[in-house]
Amino acid sequence: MKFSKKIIDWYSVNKRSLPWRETKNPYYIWLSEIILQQTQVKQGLPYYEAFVANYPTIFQLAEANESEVLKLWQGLGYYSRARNLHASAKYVTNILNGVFPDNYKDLLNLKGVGDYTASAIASICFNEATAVVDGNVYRVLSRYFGIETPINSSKGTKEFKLLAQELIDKKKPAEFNQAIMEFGAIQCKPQNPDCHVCPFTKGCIAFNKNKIADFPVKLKSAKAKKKYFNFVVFISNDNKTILEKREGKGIWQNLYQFPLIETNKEINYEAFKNLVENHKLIQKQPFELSLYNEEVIIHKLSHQHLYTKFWIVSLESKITGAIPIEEITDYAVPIVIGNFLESFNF
DNA sequence: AAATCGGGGGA
DNA sequence: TCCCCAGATTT
Repeated sequence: MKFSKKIIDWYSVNKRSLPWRETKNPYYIWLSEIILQQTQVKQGLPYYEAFVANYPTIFQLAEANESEVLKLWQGLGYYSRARNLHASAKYVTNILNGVFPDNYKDLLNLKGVGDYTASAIASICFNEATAVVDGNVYRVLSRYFGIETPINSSKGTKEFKLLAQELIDKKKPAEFNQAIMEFGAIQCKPQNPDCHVCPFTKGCIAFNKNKIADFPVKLKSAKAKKKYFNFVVFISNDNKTILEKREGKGIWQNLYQFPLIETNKEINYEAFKNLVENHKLIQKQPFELSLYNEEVIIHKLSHQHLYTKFWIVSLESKITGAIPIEEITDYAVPIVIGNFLESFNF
């Protein structure tokens, strides 16, 4: 039996029931695909429900403010996805007159839509036979065909896309693409795949060489760098605080944070007190300094480990430009700050 | 080609 | 600890 038929048969029996499988509306499929980039279904599901509820159509998403979209995205990470989602909604609404792109090539013009997402939308919504290659597909194909080319090399990218494109059922591209991803997600898993009930073991090179755990091959990535973040939580005598918008390049772009003082190593109470005395919002007026977390919080991102301290600075005066404490929850903040807000008693 | 961009969860 | 997740974009 052909690979494509076998995987589609498996899918018809084993597929999970998921909300985005009940529609072919390109807006909903696009939304789900962006949310699910580098994100497990379990983590992305509540966000999908929230976005559909808040923005039932792409026009409503286009009319929203970016700050509102980021607030809804808060906690999901990779925030450029949210910014690009919003920008593309405006693009489709205002430039394309509300007509969603209906083919692979045009879909690539949407910000945040690359080869994978364009292939997914084109196949699922418009029956275009273009193969998806996500983390699941890399794993399934590398194991079954015993391919040792690193999946995160440019050679690997081309090789796996070409192979997937040869395998795809050109009459059922939507089913094939979703089938191979679902198979990778719930059966041909990274750890402890369910080979004992797998219909592909007879032809699976990795299985027959007893080398399942050796696939896929991947180049090592650089180790995370350590950074030392000191958030300054001002509290004025009228119960207000300072939040700043993160501008520029790095992480958490356009999200809000307490004023940040980054140091090149962990800093103790006395040293930080000297530092903060010169802060523009202090100006030598009396203040009380306390450290919220005696144990440094290590917030781990893919490429950075943030050694984080929250310093509470209480003032006996008002602060210009400050916001009332109770309004903080209106702002999109990184989850490390969101966690602080939930546990700190202002 | 390599680095960057989050956060959660599993072993 | 390290690795992975319905990847895309920038450097």
